Amino acid sequence: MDAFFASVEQRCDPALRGRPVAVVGRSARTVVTAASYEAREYGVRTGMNRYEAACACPRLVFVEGDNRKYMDVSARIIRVIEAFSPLVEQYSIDEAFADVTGTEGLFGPPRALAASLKRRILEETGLTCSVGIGPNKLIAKMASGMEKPDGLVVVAPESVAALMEDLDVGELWGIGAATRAALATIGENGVRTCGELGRAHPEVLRRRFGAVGERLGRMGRGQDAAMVVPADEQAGPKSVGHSKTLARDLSSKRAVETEILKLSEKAGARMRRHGLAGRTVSLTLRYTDFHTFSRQRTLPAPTDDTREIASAACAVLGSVRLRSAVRLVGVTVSGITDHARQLPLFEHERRREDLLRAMDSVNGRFGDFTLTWGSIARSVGAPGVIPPSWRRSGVRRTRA
DNA sequence: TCTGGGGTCCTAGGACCC
DNA sequence: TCTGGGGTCCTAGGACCC
Repeated sequence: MDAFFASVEQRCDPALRGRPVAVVGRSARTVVTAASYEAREYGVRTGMNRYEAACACPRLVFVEGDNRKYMDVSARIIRVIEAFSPLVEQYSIDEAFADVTGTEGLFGPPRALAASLKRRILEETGLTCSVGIGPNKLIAKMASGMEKPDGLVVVAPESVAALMEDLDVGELWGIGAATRAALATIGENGVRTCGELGRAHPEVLRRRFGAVGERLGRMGRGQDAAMVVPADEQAGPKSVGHSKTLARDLSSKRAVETEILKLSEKAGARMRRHGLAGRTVSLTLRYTDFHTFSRQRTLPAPTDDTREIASAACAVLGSVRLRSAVRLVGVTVSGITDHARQLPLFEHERRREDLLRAMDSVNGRFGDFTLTWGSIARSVGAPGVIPPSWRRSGVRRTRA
């Protein structure tokens, strides 16, 4: 989609159309999560803080984002795409891949299919999107970005080589600033274009970049063997976590512990809702100077219990000497296992599960933190999450 | 009135085991 | 009389994506 959150807001509120709009979060320390094309003309970009964005564009209109709204629109768009192919992989809240191999009899050649798809999405949502068509996901993804907004680019297999030849390696999906800089130091002149990358010696790339290096050369040649994997064939999540940049930095461990309990409850509740449990609890801290680090602890058995998660994270906190005030706290549970959790054996375990179930049920009906732990009751505030909730069920399903 | 929040995959070193 | 070789699990950190 084009400037997705901002476009949704402009669609909902005609007064915003034609004006520079930045979608932001609720807290004071928020950043721009989407900028309308009018705002981009002034240099407003995703990731800027409010102050930077306002400096770039004094007339900028800030709109508080509404994740639920974006997820609803996203789900409607995916349903439209699924009418064109059974093989649709939602990649993010506003992107999807569709394998349209063999649909020509129904929808005509790819360009015609893409035109129909764009029209249907516009009818359904009032929003424009940009479609890229290529022989694989890598090329299709790049093609989709070449004519934004409202683009439609078809890259035929025979034109891939010419397209890649002078393209900056940084344009490739999967090559970021670090890899781009490292590539520039290879050989005498450095590797800067996809053409050069495609001709680089595979062994040099492998030695320098390891597993990634084994794919780099093929990426430079525009080759990609990845399949389009629909949601019902995808593996379940490997970690579930929450983090929070605090309204103001905290210096005391007691105050950080309160945040840990809140984050643990959010992570635990989400895991319980989806029948997940994990063994490794990690605590992430970010200091005032932005130095960020994490420490983790692996438990004997998987858990989805708020208190077990929180006590593990607090134990980790206990082993850290705080070097300065803390601006961000994060709690993540990983090591998530597929098999169902062991049934409670003892009476106290049953009672604990009953309690959590009752709390989840109340909170599911009346909102997060309606019923919660006394130690965090006075300091709630729990906006909904985006990823991976754009997966319609909140997590990916596995085919049984 | 300085810089969000959700993830994935990979690496390297150490502990531990046979 | 000083150092093999296979493996797994755990931890911390980095790169990358939207």
